[in-house]
Amino acid sequence: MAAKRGPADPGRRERIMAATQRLLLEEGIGGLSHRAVAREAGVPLGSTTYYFETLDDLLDGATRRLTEQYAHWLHEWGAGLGDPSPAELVEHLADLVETQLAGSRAELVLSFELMSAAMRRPELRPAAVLYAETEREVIAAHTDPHTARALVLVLDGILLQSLAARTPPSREEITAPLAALLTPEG
Amino acid sequence: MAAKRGPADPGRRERIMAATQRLLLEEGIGGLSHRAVAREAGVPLGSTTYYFETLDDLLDGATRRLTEQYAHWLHEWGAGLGDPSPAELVEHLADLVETQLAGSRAELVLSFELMSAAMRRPELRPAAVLYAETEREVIAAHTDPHTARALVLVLDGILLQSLAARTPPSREEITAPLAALLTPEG
DNA sequence: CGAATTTATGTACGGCCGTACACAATCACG
DNA sequence: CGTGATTGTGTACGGCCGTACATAAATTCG
Repeated sequence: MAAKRGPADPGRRERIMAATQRLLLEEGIGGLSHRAVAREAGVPLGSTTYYFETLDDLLDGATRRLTEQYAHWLHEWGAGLGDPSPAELVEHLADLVETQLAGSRAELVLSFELMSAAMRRPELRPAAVLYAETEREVIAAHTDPHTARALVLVLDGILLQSLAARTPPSREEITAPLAALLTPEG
Repeated sequence: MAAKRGPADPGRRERIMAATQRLLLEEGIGGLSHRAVAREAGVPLGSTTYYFETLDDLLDGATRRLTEQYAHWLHEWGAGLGDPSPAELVEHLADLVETQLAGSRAELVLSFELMSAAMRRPELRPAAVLYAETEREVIAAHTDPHTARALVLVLDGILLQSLAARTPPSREEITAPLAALLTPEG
């Protein structure tokens, strides 16, 4: 029963998954289709339905991988932070925002797309919630839990509005609300 | 086959618009189609394309109306607030969050859907940005501009995460980050 | 009353979609 | 080699889509 038979092309499945992630980042959830994935992966249409029976399997798998990759990246970012003062943490967080807005725009857009999609599709919730959860963990390593939660809310708000806006925020528009939480006296 | 006809049916256009708004709230942007609108409005398919040449016209019109309605409602909410102390403002804002989460869930979900859609479709930006803009104006009437901006970011973050989460936030989860900005000493 | 014009609609075209499924290719094993 | 079992694919079905457009009804005007 469990005997292994037939030709194994383990790279195939992986290539399809990777193509799905690429497609999601480029076109968003709405751009996902068996046909588009097959085109992007360079495999026949039948392959995508063979390895991933339904389109949701494809979406779930790709979003889980993408969010886990992001979580890993963010943890590493937090680990390289040392032991900053509140004022320094403000600057580090502002750097983070600017870095992401400049270099990870597609990932950010997808994360918010995922959040709003999760509001109508409960099966996407776990992946959507993982973003904020990870941010909270990483920041909580450098401040108290309450402040960490508030900081995450502010960060999400900044990113959300910056992505929807026509122009990127100034440095001061980023640091001011963060400083209001971390260095309220000055 | 058709019954009554005539150029004078001024309600027609309006009924289509209203049906579009209803459909958007119920099904989201992805659920919008000429056919679905026609069904919802009880008009023939040809009518929707006659009054609104393209689907985007329909979407733009409906989102503009919905956001303006929300802006109006929020201004009225702000006007009925009196002159609260910071501690009272925290409670009022928490009430606002709870009210919206309980009674305007569809509107909120759509607003975030609109934000994330605007990240890929610039023509939706004006409507998307109006939400935060209005919140800022209304709150700025009761505190300084910097704090108002930070409060809006926190509010958006709270709503975003609450809608994506499985369970609604506790009162304390709402008030704590607001109080961190408004009453940092206590 | 006709004729021109405006208003409204039914239908059809071409396209993309998810997915089922008959069928081909490949391999394990006797 | 043969013979299943397993893996992989091309194709086709039914459905929903946006939108163009011929045509019908109502109104307007000479």
